[in-house]
Amino acid sequence: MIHMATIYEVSKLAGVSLATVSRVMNNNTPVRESTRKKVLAAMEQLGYRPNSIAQSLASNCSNSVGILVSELHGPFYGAMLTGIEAEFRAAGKHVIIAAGHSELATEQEGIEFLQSRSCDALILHVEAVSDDYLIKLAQTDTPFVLLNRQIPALADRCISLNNELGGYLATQHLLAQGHRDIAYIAGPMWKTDAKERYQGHQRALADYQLVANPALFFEGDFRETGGSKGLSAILATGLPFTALVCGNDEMASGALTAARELGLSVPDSFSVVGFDNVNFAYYTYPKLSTIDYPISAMGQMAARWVLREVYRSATVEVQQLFEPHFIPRDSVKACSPT
Amino acid sequence: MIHMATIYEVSKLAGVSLATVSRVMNNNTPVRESTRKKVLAAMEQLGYRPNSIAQSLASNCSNSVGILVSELHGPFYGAMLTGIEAEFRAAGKHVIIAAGHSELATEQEGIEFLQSRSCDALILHVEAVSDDYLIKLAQTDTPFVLLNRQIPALADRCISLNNELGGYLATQHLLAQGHRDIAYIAGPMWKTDAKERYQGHQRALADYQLVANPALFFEGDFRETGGSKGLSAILATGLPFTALVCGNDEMASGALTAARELGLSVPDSFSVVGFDNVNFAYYTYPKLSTIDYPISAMGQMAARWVLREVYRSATVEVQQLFEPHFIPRDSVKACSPT
DNA sequence: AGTATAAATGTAAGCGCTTTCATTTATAGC
DNA sequence: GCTATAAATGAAAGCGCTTACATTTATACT
Repeated sequence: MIHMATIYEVSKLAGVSLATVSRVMNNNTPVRESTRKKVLAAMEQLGYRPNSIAQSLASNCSNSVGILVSELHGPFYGAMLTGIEAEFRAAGKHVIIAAGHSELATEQEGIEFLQSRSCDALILHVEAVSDDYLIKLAQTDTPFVLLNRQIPALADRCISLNNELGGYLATQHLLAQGHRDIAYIAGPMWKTDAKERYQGHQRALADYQLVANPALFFEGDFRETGGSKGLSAILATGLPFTALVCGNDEMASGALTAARELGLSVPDSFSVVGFDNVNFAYYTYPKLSTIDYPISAMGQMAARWVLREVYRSATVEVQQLFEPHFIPRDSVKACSPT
Repeated sequence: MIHMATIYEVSKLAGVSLATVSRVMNNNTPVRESTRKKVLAAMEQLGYRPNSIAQSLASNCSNSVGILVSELHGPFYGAMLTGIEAEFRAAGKHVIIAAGHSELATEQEGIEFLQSRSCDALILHVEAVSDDYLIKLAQTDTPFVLLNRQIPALADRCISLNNELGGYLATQHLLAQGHRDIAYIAGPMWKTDAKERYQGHQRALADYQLVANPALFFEGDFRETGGSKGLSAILATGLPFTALVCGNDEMASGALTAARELGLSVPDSFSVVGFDNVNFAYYTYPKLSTIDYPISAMGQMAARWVLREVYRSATVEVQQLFEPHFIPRDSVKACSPT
């Protein structure tokens, strides 16, 4: 065990008080230049490294932020963590992670676990805990910001995607390519995401004086099986359609596989658009046209919220609603409007 | 700011000393049952939550572990983090993350950043820093374990995959399916991974008294482009082959795309095997047969190493070399040996 | 009851740093 | 040179907890 120099040793070597060493280190009070140089030289000679735990205790600021996400794997969460970590790293704050697995008990426990570390703030991507729980949490002494969760009572601390616009863009692209009979496989309609994406789909149709045909609608589960079942159900109606919008990429992938198994060729038989631009969307055959979701930027913005609200360091405006954009790939082909 | 009760307030309410409250809290010294009950009741009444920063300073143990990975996104790192976080969460240790981006300066800075947090240990997945740097780091007071890095001088703290066996399994599967002319697209041969995987390939061939044909070998870059260029180069030789092994899934994906663009059908024209089982491998067309890499279990094992070596808490044997296994999907088809 | 020993508890110092208030030093103006 | 003021620095207390050693209490044995 190599001995770590303390602030006391630096002060003795530099011939100044502890307080002056602290002032030099934190650069928060004027120090005469000649004194500063003596202190810095002593620090360098001793290889001094401040004990951040002692700093945290004395200053009542841990310089760390807890992040609770549903999972640590998957393109969504990877991008989120990347955005968050990079922003905090640049600001010298440490990021502590925990996974909530979208389970009520695990999420709550995870929040408490992070609180127990005296994190200065939390960034939460949680699904299972109730709005009430979060409203109560907002009354405790732990500041937090929510990612991809909308709670009106906590509006100033919610950062999310404009799902309605994403649904609109997905369908609008098909309409602009001449498609008029557009089938839709939705996520679970109790989920706000799924509902808003479908609303955007409806709005795009309305722009063309069209109405969604309920027979060309299937409520899926946001999983691959929802996509394959949805496509089978829609095909079973015997109704014509030239394009399919899926509420997320995983269901789109399921639909692609099902189509292939039924001897249907995408986009020749019908075009497909997904949502999320998860990384596998690029590897499907055909490569999937989809809606991109700037999750890394959203994570970054959550970090900025914390830097602004808790650390008072950011001066930049925090954007709370993010806009998706359309990623054209190979799964859409134009057709003549009927 | 809601007032947090301190250990002093608990001791007063319970009518015992600070030390006794600490003993009850840490359960590390016998305390009479009646005293314990008084203390626990006082804690509950006051909603007492220990200040972990103060605990860390007083005990010289931060109960946190730093993780430096190359990236925070991607299936590889997501699985690793998941394995690590779950193990530490169960043990009550906090996980602090940082990304090194495989850049020398960023990796070193990341290590120092984590050290500056007084982490009790580090788990490092680093590529750019030299063996010498890590050997010197091992002489400092920060214990660390390496994931997917082999340094003989630090053998007891390296956890990695048996790449040679993975390469063997990939090729052995094809040989067992009757393939004899097997092309190989390798990763960069200065990388240990790439070299060992190719060695496994050679060993599998040797089992069948075969020798790898250098004309059916291409050194790629572990990226998609390496796969497509590799296939083109191999096809350009005009030599017959019935199967292709790629050193990783991304190159395999590139080869699949290139084959399709050349009007070649996999596995009808030739079979393909990848390596890594990244999540997109399931979404290619055809679904890719590949070598699975138990990265989550490896992360978990790294965590166990830390728990055993630093916290003295794990009694389980730590496994350092992990074995891959073969994942059969749709990209391989049997053929008659020539 | 007395003695020896074990168990339980208390006292005090300290972990390494921050920050408030007191003191000293430097500077400007007359 | 003297005075007033600003700048710089030091002394001391404290952040909330741990733990070693001292002291007290309880238990077992005679």
